Order: sequence, then structure tokens, then C-alpha cells
Amino acid sequence: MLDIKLLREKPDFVRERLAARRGGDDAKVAEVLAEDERRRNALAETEKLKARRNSASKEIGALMAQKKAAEADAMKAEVRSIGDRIAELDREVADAVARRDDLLLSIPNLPHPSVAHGATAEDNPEIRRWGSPPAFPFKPLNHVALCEKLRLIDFARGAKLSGSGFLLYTGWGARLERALINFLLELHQNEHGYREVAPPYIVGEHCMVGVGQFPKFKDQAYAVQEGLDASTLGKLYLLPTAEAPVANIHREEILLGPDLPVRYVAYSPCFRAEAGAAGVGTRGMIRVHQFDKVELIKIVHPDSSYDELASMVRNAETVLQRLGLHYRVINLCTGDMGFASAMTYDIEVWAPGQGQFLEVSSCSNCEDYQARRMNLRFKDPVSGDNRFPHILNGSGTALARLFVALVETHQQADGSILVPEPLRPYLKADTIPAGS
RNA sequence: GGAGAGGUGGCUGAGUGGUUUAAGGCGCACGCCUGGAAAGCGUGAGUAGCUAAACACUACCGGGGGUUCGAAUCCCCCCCUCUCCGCCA
Repeated sequence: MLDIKLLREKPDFVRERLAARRGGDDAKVAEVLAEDERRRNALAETEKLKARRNSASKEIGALMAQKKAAEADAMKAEVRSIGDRIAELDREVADAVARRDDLLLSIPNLPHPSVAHGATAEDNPEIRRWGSPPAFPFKPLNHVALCEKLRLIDFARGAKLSGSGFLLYTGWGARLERALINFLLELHQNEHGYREVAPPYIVGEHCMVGVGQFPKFKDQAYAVQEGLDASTLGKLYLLPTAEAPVANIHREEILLGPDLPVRYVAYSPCFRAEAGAAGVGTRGMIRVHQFDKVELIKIVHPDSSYDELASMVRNAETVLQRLGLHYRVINLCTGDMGFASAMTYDIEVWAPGQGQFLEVSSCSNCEDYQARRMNLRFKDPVSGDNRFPHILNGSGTALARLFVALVETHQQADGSILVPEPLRPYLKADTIPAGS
């Protein structure tokens, strides 16, 4: 969430930054400030009364010790009426805080000043391209045809088991998926300095709030309940990204300065309801309800967060370079950025069978927006103050679309798929044979 | 799921209704002492709110609610940890 002090001190600046976003509702600023004002007024009064009550209670104790019961009783009556007013004011404070915080939780992060103004994905500046689209001396197939021909994925039976949007990986397909997961984890751990963690795949609601998934995207999550006990519904959710548990690992802690930067890499499946997205580019593996992803998370000092973002993007790019896949990096404009992000780079890989770039990684600096929501702080070694660190997340990378680009790019004239050299130790094969 | 025990500051550990503004100890920071150190002595130190800032004040003893003039302490609900039992990959 945003810093309430920033809203108090520079409300016009906040309004202007919010207006630059798609869905940035700058009208909420005034509502937040009104609740904050109500809270402070009630708080000032209740604290004065509490000070009076505390001192009076001590006096009562002294009077009773001196056996002055009549005087003590008179004071008790006075304090009792103060107590009623305190209870009233405390309710007002609690109500104002609840309303203020509900509003704050629904306000997105402010875009970094350098982010390009724009409305849609059309306005995202392209930063760079790597490699070039492969040229085929034969008619290349798309991944759906390839997967069916090589029996990598059984789309029909996946849908039979769990409905459309769920994949059944089979044979070489399952092995390739597993090889990719291991390749990615080991790359980021061994070469890029991330610590590997394996998180729960079900997370509490507070974690979803912490990273900014909730309350806005509640309709996109799978809620789970315990058995038939519907009263447990709404407490636990299947994770839409490993960011949800991993970014929250240190929530409500005060990290020591030397602990930073913290860098984690985690594999997890990701579950997304994709409500309302049916029929939009849903053929094959491009948009599915469950996919695998290797996620990168960093918790860093505010001064170094943009350097850390740049290196995170390079870490994700390394994946595509090693696998010999053509890609481009774009910088999301104000209108296309995610809810919690101050700046986002997307990496899009070229899928020859689709004739388009597919997003396989999104690397964001959320600055202190998430840290504030999860009350994660660090002790600044210079000032000794407790401050909010910056939290970054990036896919390193999403697997389903990587799978698509890989098989489409490296398909051979004989129908086999050439396995890129760095992946061979993991798959224990040079090619996926045509007649598998 | 059942039974029992527990949750107090960075750690340890007192505290069953009123100078507790949470004792004592360990550890920490600073100072005195010393040639230097240790020991000793002294001082300080939690988190947040409020404030332009500071002082003061308020809140915080797992979380929430209640009783009371006053709650770490009494009552109720919940969460977590540990031990044993049951079930289980």
C-alpha cells in the first residue's frame, strides 16, 4: 500500500501518478484522507481521556490504601463515565482505520516517474531484441500439432480429467517439462546467486493481500476449503504464482541490514482461474489454468532496487539465450503495468508456430508497496531506522510458453526436436525423436 | 480428531488485580576506570501512533472480545508450539 504520509503531504502528486494508470482511481485519495482525519481527531481525544483515566486509577488505588472509601467511590464514578466515552471513541478510531486501510489496499502502486505514459500494450516501448526468428527450409508446425504428433501433451485427456485449460504431459513431454524445471532452478541457484526454496502451494489470504493479489484479483484465484467444511472457505487459496508465498517469507519481520539483499528462486505450479478470459488465445498451452513456473524474488535496499531489477531481467534473459530462443524485452507503460508494480519489464519469446512473441517473464520492482502491506522492514545500518525494503519479483521463467517456443523453434525437418545443448544433461537426450 | 502443557522484550526468566513507567540475569551500545583489555561501576537501548520536531502522552506481555475505577494477571473465543494417543502418504 501507499504511505499514508505521502497522501497527506502530496495528495496532488499521488492523484497525478494514479491517473496515469489504467484503473488508477485517483478519487479514492480524498476518501482516504477524510477517514484519516476522522481517525486522528478521535485518537487525540481518546488518548487524552486515557491519560486521565490512568492517573485517576492510580489515585483511586492510593485512596483505597488510605481507607478513604467515599472519595474513591466518587472518582470511580467519574472514571466510569470517561470509560464509556473512551469505548465510543475507540470504536470510531477502529472504524476509521478499517475504512482507511480498506481503501488504501485497493489503491495500486504509483508508477516510477521514468515509466512511459500509455494506455495499452501498444504503447509499451521495446528495449532490445536478442537473436532472430528461425528460418525453416520446410513448413514448420505449431506446438499443438507438434505436441500431438510427438505425444508430448494429451490435450483431450487433460480436458477429460479437469476441464479445458488443464494439461496432461506425457512421455517426452513430461520429461522435457521436468528437465526445464531443473535447468532453471540450477541456473539461477548456481550461477545467479539465488537461494532455492520450495514453498507451500496453498497460501493464506494474508499472503495474497501482502503481494497485492487481493483484494483486486480475488476472482482470479482458486479458493480451497477443507473437505466439506464450507466455513474454511476463503482462508486458503491455490497460489497464482510462487511470488505469493516466497515474497511473504519474511513478512512481519525486521531484517538486519547485512541480511540484504535476499534473493530466492522457487519452482511452483501456478493456478489461475482466468475468469472471463475463455476463448481468448486459449488454443493449446498459451493460456491455461495450471502451469509451471520458476520464480525469482529479491528483497533489497531501496537504493539498489533498480540495479537489482536490471540484473533480474538479465538473469531471465540468460534462460532464453542458453536455449537459443529469439526474444525481446519491453518496458510496460503506465497503463499496462500490474497493480503492485512501480516498473515492469516483460520478456517475450518468439514462437514461430504462432508467428508472435509470447510473454514468458515479467520482472517488476514493487518498491516498498508490498513490504508495507506485509509489514516487512529492515534495520538501516547507517541510520539505525527501521525502513521498508524494496521487493522485486520476476519469472525466471514461465514454463508452458517456454515449452511452446522451444518445440516450435527447434523442430527439425524429420519431425524430431533438437534439444539445446545446455538442456541435454537434464533431459539425458540430444533430440526428442520423431516417432516417440 | 482426542488429552495435556505452554506462548512475557534480542535471549533467558520473574510476575494471579494497584509506584510494573514489565524485576533479575545474559547479550548489546556508550561512558568512567586501564598503558591496553577483562572485571567492576554508571548510563542508554523495543514496536508503533500522536507531533513540524522534541518532550509529554497513548497503545502493545500470541490474536480478539469481556469483567473492573484499574488487567501481563480474572472470564470467554480463536491461533500457534510442544508431548502423548488416534488416523494417515
